[in-house]
Amino acid sequence: MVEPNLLHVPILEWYESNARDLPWRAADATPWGVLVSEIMLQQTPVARVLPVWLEWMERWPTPKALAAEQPGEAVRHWGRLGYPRRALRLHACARAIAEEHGDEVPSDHATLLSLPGIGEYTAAAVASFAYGGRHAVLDTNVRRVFARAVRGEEYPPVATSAAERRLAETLLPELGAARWGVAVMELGALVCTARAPRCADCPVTHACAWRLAGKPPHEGPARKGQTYAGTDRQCRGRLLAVLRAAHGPVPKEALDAVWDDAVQRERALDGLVADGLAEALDDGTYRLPHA
DNA sequence: TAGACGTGGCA
DNA sequence: TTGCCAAGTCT
Repeated sequence: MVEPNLLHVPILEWYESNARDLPWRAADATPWGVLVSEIMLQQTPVARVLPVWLEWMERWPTPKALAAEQPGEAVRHWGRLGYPRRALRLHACARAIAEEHGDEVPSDHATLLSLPGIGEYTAAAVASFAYGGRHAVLDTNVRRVFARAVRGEEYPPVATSAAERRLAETLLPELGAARWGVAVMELGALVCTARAPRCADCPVTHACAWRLAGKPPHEGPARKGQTYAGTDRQCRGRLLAVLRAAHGPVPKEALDAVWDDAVQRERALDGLVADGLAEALDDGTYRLPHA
């Protein structure tokens, strides 16, 4: 086990002078702003989130403001961030917060976890970053930093393990846990990256088990890559882009035009409807969801 | 628990 | 050019 202070002090000092100036980290950022950023950042790079977050917060500065909209408007303004079900869940989240929590984002981890679209990571992140709570924030960056620095391996396991959770709990400081969490995340995002880590710029390179072991490459089967071209996911994306661009019901022909394979297209469209991302009207047209 | 779920930038 | 990867969640 690495001596905790061998990591804490250097990483916190590094964060002090290297943290990015992100709007959801600003002193005037609200818990709602933090929550919105966390949902948008799931599997999505900061650079792509920034403009959408800024526009979103201007348009819907409170949960109640978003809750007053149709869910389809959330999907429309989600733009091309990807995984549009997140927009739907964020909208449902806003309605739950507005109606059941007095328009205040909950600060309690378990309550956050019960909201749509909020899982273990996001609940910990919001409780920690928005309210200063003491929670282990285990995202892909943190898991990679710990895998390398402590376990001496290039990558963490595919699924988050109990051992990882124990380690994160062990390293969690009594005071300043929130800052520690965001600092480790930032280190993973900027220095201890998945490909081509910048070990020369790393504040804990002297203590890193992976570097000291000679940076052995990941063993075992290659991590499964995501194919995209020709998949239902791509087809769904094309169909939804048509619905987002239109400001009223869309005739079926407009959807047929963006994907050749009719069998796959119908399956994808049915899937969008089943997921609540699209609505089929009685006259055979389609639109973003109203509810 | 493995697989589905978007999108685009970078090496 | 192709494949990897990005602050995960849900079923």
